[in-house]
Amino acid sequence: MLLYQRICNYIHQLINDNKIKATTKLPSERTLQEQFKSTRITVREALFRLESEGLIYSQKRKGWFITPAKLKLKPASKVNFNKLAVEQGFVPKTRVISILNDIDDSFQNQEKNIFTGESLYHLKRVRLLDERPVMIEDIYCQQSRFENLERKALSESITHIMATDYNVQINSEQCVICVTVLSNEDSDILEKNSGAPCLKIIRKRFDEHGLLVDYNYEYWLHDAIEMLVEGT
Amino acid sequence: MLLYQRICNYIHQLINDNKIKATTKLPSERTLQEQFKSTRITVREALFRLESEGLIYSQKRKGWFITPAKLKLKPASKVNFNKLAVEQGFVPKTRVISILNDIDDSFQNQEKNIFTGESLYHLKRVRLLDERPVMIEDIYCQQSRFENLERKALSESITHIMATDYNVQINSEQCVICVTVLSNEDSDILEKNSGAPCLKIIRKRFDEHGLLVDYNYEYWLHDAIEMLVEGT
DNA sequence: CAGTGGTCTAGACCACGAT
DNA sequence: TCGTGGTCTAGACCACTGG
Repeated sequence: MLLYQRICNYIHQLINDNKIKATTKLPSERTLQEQFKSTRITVREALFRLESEGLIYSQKRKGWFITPAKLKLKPASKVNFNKLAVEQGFVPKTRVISILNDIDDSFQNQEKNIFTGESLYHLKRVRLLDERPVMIEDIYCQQSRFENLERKALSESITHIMATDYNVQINSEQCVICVTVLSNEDSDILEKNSGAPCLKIIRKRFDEHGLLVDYNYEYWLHDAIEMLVEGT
Repeated sequence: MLLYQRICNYIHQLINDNKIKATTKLPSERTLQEQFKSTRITVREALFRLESEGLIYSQKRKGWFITPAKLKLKPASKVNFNKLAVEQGFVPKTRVISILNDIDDSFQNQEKNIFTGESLYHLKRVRLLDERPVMIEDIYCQQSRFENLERKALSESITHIMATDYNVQINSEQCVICVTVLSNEDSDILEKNSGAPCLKIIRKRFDEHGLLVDYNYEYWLHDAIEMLVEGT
């Protein structure tokens, strides 16, 4: 059996035997290297595989930790992040990173003919579960429709703010979901290396007239989320 | 700028400038190493990041290739894989790997109280798009309900076989979707290294009486699929 | 059989985190 | 300040692919 596989198995064992609990730190890479009389390259090979598996995760320059349970999410339902998290036994938190007025370039390039030529709000937030940052959210909506949005309590539910302060109701939504990697900026916020894999959910939400209300990008750590979809 | 980032950018450029087309081979690792006066470790660091990004993919011991377009899939719709692929301009293919009668151990462990104690068919197939293997499918259904299933044309649509040969109609389904890695067996079939990341779709399908008809695991190469979900 | 990717060794320096 | 993870060098051997 390959050496990195033996290291993988060893850590699998540690977790199965409950010798290490969720979010606690693994032995350092150099400790493992010594333990297996190997090199850091090989140790890291094993760690990266376990990370892909979702068993452990790294935080930039802090170390490797055991992955906690995943949040179960129905991507096309209007369920509130906070409520969902609490229901599943997590302590959720939301932090506002920024709210900008100009149109993001990447946004313009990637999606044409959406709010074309209009001034937009761009709200960037980070979501945490039990103090672990797990998701970046970029929300784009029309400035003209949501005047003074920057003065609202933006760490609360945007859907709720839209309903109560602007009388705008979300009626339907479309999601596109794929696997990709975090941008440099977002990986910093999530305390990950750049290039960390993530699940990207692009979400368009519409009001009862079929008008586009907002346009969101969500970037989830791949090991923090599980999606449920029902169909007929 | 970091060296592996320069290598990433270089390959990004190659693809953007259309100097390399989808499914063609990249220069060998040693060629790139020489070109950037670096080492294979660093070159491979860059290649793995591009792979996570979905820009390139590797086939075991064959090399690195440019990733073609993704298949767009509505996970909870009953649309046939072949039809979907053709609609999107792919040439689809399905190969039967095996059909077994005993109950798979992993299946038993992972999912309790599904078809408990019953004899099952376990059909394993691989799906290809334009000759590239992109998905492994494990289908479990009751032997008693689908007698002599092994004699049918199993590279065709199972839904269709169930409807025409057994008068069983699929009425609804539930999916669970998460990111994980391929097993050793499956990664061989998909010509990937073990530990390759993938999108796993667990799919339960029910008939019009709400009875479970079959239970599927799909393992998609993460760069081969994009999912569309609509909700109200 | 030559060249490729997969695995592995034995080091090094740096930036950043924890203390 | 010390230890950590992030990046990088300069090699090696093996199994397998493709010609």
